[in-house]
Amino acid sequence: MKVSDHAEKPCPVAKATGQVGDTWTLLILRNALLGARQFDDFQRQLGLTRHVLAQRLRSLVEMDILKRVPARPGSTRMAYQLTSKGRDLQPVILALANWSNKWLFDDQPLPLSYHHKDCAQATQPTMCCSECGGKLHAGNTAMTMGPQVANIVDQCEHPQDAENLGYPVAFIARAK
Amino acid sequence: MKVSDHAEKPCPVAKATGQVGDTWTLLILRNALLGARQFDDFQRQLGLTRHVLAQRLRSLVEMDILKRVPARPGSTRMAYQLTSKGRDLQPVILALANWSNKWLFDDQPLPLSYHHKDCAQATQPTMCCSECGGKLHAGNTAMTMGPQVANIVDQCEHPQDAENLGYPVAFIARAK
DNA sequence: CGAATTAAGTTCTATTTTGGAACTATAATG
DNA sequence: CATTATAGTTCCAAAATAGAACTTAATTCG
Repeated sequence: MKVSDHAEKPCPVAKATGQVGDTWTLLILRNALLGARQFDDFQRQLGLTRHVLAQRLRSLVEMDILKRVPARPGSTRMAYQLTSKGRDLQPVILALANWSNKWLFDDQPLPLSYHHKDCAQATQPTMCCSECGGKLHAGNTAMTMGPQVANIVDQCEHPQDAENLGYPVAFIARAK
Repeated sequence: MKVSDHAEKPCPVAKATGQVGDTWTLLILRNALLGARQFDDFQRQLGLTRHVLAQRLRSLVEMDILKRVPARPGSTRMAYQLTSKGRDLQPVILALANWSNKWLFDDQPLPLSYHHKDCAQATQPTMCCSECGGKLHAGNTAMTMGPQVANIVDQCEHPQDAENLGYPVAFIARAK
């Protein structure tokens, strides 16, 4: 099975990795969030081959994560602009950066960190519950399966048959 | 330049993508977070080739994201267990899933969603400031560069020379 | 106990994807 | 008007992935 086949599975993570889950794409998005706009900006900064860059930008535009617009009004030179959908990926980059700062630098000083403009402090981005505001972590957050996934699971004689969903279902509860 | 060269750049995102930023790795971690433990579990669920799986698991163990332990006490059959460093990647998966649920399913019912055990409600994981608790988004969150990156930037005659950092520095402020 | 099955990889080849470099065509600049 | 910038495309060699078969040892089950 190809990794791209997972984009068709009934799982938000699989679908998301199908769109943005490769390394170049994440780095392209990082640079877009930091202000990169034109083809050659991305190319010089990332040093990836123009061929692969063109391919990635094309698919990001197709997925409506970037928009291809004139670099300046009336020009035919192009710029790539994040859409709302694209800007909404910032938390993914934030989560990666935060994990990295916590675990990958040992005692070294951090090259980059985050700053919250509203409170003017250095911040460590933390996942919180939209409903109660409490902190989320692996211990207090569970996935729940919707009705159609529950149906698929119910129709399997052997629990293993449900594995063509791509993920283990044994510990996933049903949403009410 | 190879994508793996970015892991050496002074950027947390680049370093993180070097460790976990490819699609199979993210899917492996998703399944580990959902309870997958043994080699053949991952292989059957994900359908990736055993060769690639072995390679990815090996490097996840090397990076101390997974730990290779006996599947049951005294056995030589192996299981892969998330370490604290590994469990701490849950927010990354959470962020991807949340973005996906918001943008990739249009009006379709969601196959999987998140539930916060502490408040017993369906939740949309949201990035918040560790200091003031306010919501973080692309508009109110900035990266700041530490002293060593600032030095590199200062020593460049032309702003473009700083681009071998891998990312654009024009809009990044200095940390105080 | 012994045969069949499970588990955790490794090895092989064909196909696909990258990386590196050069090339093209048009647009902007001095 | 000549030079340089921009946004790609094209070509080839090198690397990674997909698919299948193979190995070796450990469990399970009759």
